[in-house]
Amino acid sequence: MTTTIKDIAKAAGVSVTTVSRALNGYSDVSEKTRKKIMTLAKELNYSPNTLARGLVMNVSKTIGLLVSGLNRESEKDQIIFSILSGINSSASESDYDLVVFNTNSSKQREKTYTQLCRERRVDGVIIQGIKTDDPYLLEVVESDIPCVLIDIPVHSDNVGYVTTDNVAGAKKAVEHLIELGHRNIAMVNGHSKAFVSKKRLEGYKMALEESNIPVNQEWIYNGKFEEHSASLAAKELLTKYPDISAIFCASDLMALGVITSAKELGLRVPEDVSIIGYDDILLASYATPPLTTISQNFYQLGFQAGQLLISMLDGKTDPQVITLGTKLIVRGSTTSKSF
Amino acid sequence: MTTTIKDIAKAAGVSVTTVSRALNGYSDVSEKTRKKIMTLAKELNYSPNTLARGLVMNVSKTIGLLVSGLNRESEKDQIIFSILSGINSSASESDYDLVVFNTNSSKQREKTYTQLCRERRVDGVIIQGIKTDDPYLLEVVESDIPCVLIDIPVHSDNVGYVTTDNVAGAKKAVEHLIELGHRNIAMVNGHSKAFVSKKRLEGYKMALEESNIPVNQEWIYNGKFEEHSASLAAKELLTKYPDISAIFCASDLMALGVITSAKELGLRVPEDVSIIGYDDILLASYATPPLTTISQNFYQLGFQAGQLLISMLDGKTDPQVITLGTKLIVRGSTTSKSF
DNA sequence: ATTTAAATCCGAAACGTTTCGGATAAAATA
DNA sequence: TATTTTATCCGAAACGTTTCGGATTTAAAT
Repeated sequence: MTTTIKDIAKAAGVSVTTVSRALNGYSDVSEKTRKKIMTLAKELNYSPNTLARGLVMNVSKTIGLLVSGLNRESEKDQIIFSILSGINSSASESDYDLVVFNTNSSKQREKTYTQLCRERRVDGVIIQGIKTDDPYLLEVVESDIPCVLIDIPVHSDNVGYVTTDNVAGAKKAVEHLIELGHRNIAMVNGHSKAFVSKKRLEGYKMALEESNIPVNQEWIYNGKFEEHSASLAAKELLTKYPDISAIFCASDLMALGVITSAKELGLRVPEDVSIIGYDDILLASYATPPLTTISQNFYQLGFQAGQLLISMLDGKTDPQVITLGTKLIVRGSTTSKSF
Repeated sequence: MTTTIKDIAKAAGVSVTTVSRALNGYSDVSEKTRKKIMTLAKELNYSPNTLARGLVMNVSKTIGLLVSGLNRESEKDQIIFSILSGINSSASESDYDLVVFNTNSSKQREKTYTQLCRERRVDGVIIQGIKTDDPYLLEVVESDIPCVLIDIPVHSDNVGYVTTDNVAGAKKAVEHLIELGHRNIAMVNGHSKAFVSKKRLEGYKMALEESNIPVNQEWIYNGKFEEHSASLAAKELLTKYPDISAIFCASDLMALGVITSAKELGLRVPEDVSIIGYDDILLASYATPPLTTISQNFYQLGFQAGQLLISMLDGKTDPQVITLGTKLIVRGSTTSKSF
C-alpha cells in the first residue's frame, strides 16, 4: 500500500490540513509538529500523488513535447536528439517533467492538438518539426495553452518561438561561395512547407542579388531534406547545367547526397564543384571531403526553448522570440573556382 | 473554460454517471442518449481529464523513462536516440504516453526510484544506462512497479529485461581477429560497473581460450566508453606492448579514439594494427578506415523493451528476458596479420 | 483582569472522474 | 392481473490533494 497524506495525519494525530501545510512549508504549523510530520513522512516512505495535486491545483508540472522525427528515419542527423537534450537540460533545472506525445501513429492523429494537451493537463508545450500546413499549427495559436515553437515564426499572447537566423545563415553560406569566385551557384532546398526553407531561400537570393548575380529559378531544386532526394536533384542539376560550379544545400544530409551524386558523375569535390551544407551535423566532419557548412547549435535551440517556456509558465516573462546565431565552418568541400 | 463531464451532463439533462458510462461504451445507456451525449461532447470540445481518471482508476497510461545519457555528451553515438525511437514506436501502437524523468540533476537525485515513479503514478518504467552500483537498481527489484531493464540482467516477479548476447558478440569479434591470423589481441573495455563490459570481457576471454591463446591481463584496459579515455589507453597499450597486432574495443566510440592514437603513433590501420569496435554506430561506416564492428539493433532493443513492458502492464505476459542477436560487420579497420 | 494579537490547528469543500448498489419504468412472463 | 425480467438511469462515495474560513489556545498589550 502506498501511504497517503491521511496515513501520516493519523499517525501524527493531526489533520490532513496540517500535514499538507507542514509538507509544503507553510508558516502556521509549529516547529514541533512539522518535525514529527517530516520524520513520519520519511519513515512511511511517503510520496505525494501528483495526479491528485494536479487535479486540485490545476497544474501538472509537466511539459508536453510534440516532436516529429523521433523515429528511425532521423537517426542520421542527431538534430532531434540534440534538441531533446537541450530541452531536457532546461527541464531538469526546474522541476518539470517531460511527456512526449504520441503523434506519429495515424490513430492518435484523430485527437486535436488541444485535446492532446488538455487530456494530460500539460502546463505548456514545445513543438518542433511541424509543417506550415499542419492543422495543429492553427490550433496552437487559437488555444490558450502556453507554447514555444522551434523554428516556426508564430508569436502571440501565449506562444513564442526560438529559431536561428536562417536568412543570415544562408546568406553567409552563399557569400562564402561568392568570395571563392563562384557565380554559378545552385541551391538544393528542403521543401516548400518548411519555414526554414523559405528563409534560407531568401538568404540565398539576397546574397546573389547583393553581388549582382542574377537568380536563376531553374537552379533551385527541392530535396525534401532527404539524402536520396537531394542526390537525385543534384544529378539532374549537374547534368542539365554543367556551368554550375557550386551548390548550396539547405541541410548537411542533403549535401551528403549531393556529394555522392557529384562523385558518381565523375566530378571532383571541391575542385570541380564546391558544395556547402547547413546544420553542421556530426557526420559533416567525417564525410569525404569534410563538409563546409553553416553550424547551428541545436542543443542550445532546445535549451532556450525550454527556458523560455518555463519562464512563461512561472509567469516571469511573456512569450518572446529568441533568435540564435549561426557560424560558417569551412572544411574541405568548398574551394575557389578554377578557371 | 474547459468543459467537464458535468457540463455535458447538464446540457444533456442526464447524470454524470450516465455521461461517463456513455462515453466509455457501457451497455446500460440507450442509443438515443448516447448519441446525444456523443455529439454534445464533440460540440463542447470535451476532453477527459486524465489526472482525475488516473486518480480514481489508479492507472495513468504512462510509461516512465529513466534514461541516462539524454545529454550533450552522447550526441556522438546515436544509441540513446535509437533506443528512444524504438520505445516511442511501441508506445504509440498502444495508447501509452512517455514521461522522461529528470535524473541527471543532482537535486532530483535525492528522490528515490520509488518516489520518482509513484509521484507521477507511472504504470511502469523502462530503465537504461544505470550502473551496477547504482542504488536505484536495488530499489527496482524491491519495489513492485513493473519494470523493464535494458542491458541489465535482473529478473523477478515484476521486472524483465531485454539485451543482446554480449558474450557471443564479443566472441564473434575476437574470433574474426583470430581468423585473420592475429594472436596478440588486446582489449579496450568500458568500465567495471557496466554489465555489458563484463559480458564482453567474458566473450573476449572465451574466444582466446578456445583457440588456446593465453589471456594477458596487462593487455586489458578500461576506456570508460569514452573516445578520449580509450585513446589514452591505446597509446599506452601500443607503446608498452609493440607486439599487439589487434585491438578489440567494447564500443565504436572507443574504437575511433583507438584509431586516432594508432595513427598518431605512426601505425597504419589496419596494416600495422587491426581494430574492431562494437555497436555499429553511424560514424563507424564514415570513419577512415571504416570500422569493422559488431552491430546491434538499438531501435529494436527499445522497441522490444516497450512491447514487453506494455504486455506486462496489460497482464498479457509475465516479465521475460529477451535476448537479441548481433552481427559482424566487416569493413576496413581489420585485415589479416602481416608477417 | 480584560482585551487584542499571534500562533497553531482543523472541518469541509473542491478538483473531475469512475463505480457500486440501487431505483424507476417498461416489457415480458406467469 | 400479478410477478418477474430487462432496459435505462441516477445518487453518493471514493481517489489524494489543497485551501478557505474559522476555531482554539497562548502570549502580549492595555
